[in-house]
Amino acid sequence: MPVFALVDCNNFYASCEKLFNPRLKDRPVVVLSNNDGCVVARSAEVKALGIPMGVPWFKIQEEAKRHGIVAFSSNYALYADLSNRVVDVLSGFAPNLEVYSIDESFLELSGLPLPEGGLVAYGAGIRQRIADWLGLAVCVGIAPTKTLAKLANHCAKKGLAGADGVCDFTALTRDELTALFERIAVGEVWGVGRKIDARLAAMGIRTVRQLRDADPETIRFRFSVVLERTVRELRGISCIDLEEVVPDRQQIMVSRSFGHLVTDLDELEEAVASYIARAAEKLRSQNSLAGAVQAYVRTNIFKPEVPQYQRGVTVPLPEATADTRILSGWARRILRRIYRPGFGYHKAGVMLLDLRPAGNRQFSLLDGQGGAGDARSDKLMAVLDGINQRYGRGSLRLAAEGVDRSWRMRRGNLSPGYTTDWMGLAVVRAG
DNA sequence: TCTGGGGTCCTAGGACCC
DNA sequence: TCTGGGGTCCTAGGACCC
Repeated sequence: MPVFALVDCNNFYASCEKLFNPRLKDRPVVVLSNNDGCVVARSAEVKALGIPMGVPWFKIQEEAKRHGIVAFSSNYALYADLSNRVVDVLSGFAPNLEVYSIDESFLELSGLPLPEGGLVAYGAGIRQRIADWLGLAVCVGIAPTKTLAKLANHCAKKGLAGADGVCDFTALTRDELTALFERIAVGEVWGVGRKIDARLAAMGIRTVRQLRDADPETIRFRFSVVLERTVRELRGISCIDLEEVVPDRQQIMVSRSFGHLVTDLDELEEAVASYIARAAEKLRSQNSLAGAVQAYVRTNIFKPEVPQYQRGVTVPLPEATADTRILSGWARRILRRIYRPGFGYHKAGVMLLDLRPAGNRQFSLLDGQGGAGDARSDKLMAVLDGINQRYGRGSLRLAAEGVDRSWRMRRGNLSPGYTTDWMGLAVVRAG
């Protein structure tokens, strides 16, 4: 029988911000989404105030002021770096590990030599080491399926089933599990979102226990094979394997809301050019080529009172490529086709589709020889990526991406790159 | 004034094939 | 009453996750 652990960092982004700023200890801290739009992470103090996840920041200004909430813009460089360190520590605990998201990893624990105290002690050891070495708090859920491990993690966080940061379902009897599942809302289950929650409620299924004991065939018929699999996983039958190798992306998207409304085609072109450059960089980092490009623009959908317009177009490319110059040309061509003057644009995006490994390049019947041209392009892109890796993203870019770039997103309170930038090192003053 | 940015998978339906 | 029987591929839309 497999044993999975799900290790999840508590209030991850907010914890990262507190880590290098001791003055923030015990203070309410939130981290905002791009453009300082919504609250995407809350410290324990903020959760205690009842401020919900995802609320637009501007809507809680007064409350924030009243409680002295400190808000940070998203500092992904910092969070990604700390996330890598967490994974480094975890890989010392289990050879088989899946990095599920920036703050969660699944570990396969079956067959490992366990300390006295068994799996719970093992989980406690993980918690202790991450606290000691990184200063971050994590919770650990342990169970025979990934869905149950997620649920056990929820219990660990809420202190259910007597858990203190670690919850091990394999140590509970069937009756104890049933009693526990009776107290947990079905919406907490991995794979049950808002819509399915509502439909389940209409069928009278409100608790985890009820979903576990529902008939899998009926669930498949009324919903899908996905939710049927969830039911089986809740019963302890492992249906979802550990995915240790990250599969190549099938599509790559880059989109941003603008710092202010954009009306000008020139400005939109700059934005689209810089998004496609970033997308192409991601494309090359997984060693793929794109066979199609999409670009889209839209006005502010939150303001129905202003004239609305949105449009996106996808074009298949004559020959798959990872060359920023070519992709940029197509994206801007699309943009010029879909652009309508007289609107205030709020957001634009690009997508690379029909991705394939760079190894099996298909040459165009008409002119592609796959010879000198492609080799020169590969070399040039390698130089571009090398320079940007060394000197920072965007150090070397196409002129089309613009210079002052006034459309860029707002990041009103960005913390330093404490671990990724020499100039961002934390300073300790004596006395 | 101010409302994120990525991804995946599944299903249904239509076009088309023999 | 009966109206062939398989398939594939593509797209759009909807659900989910963090």
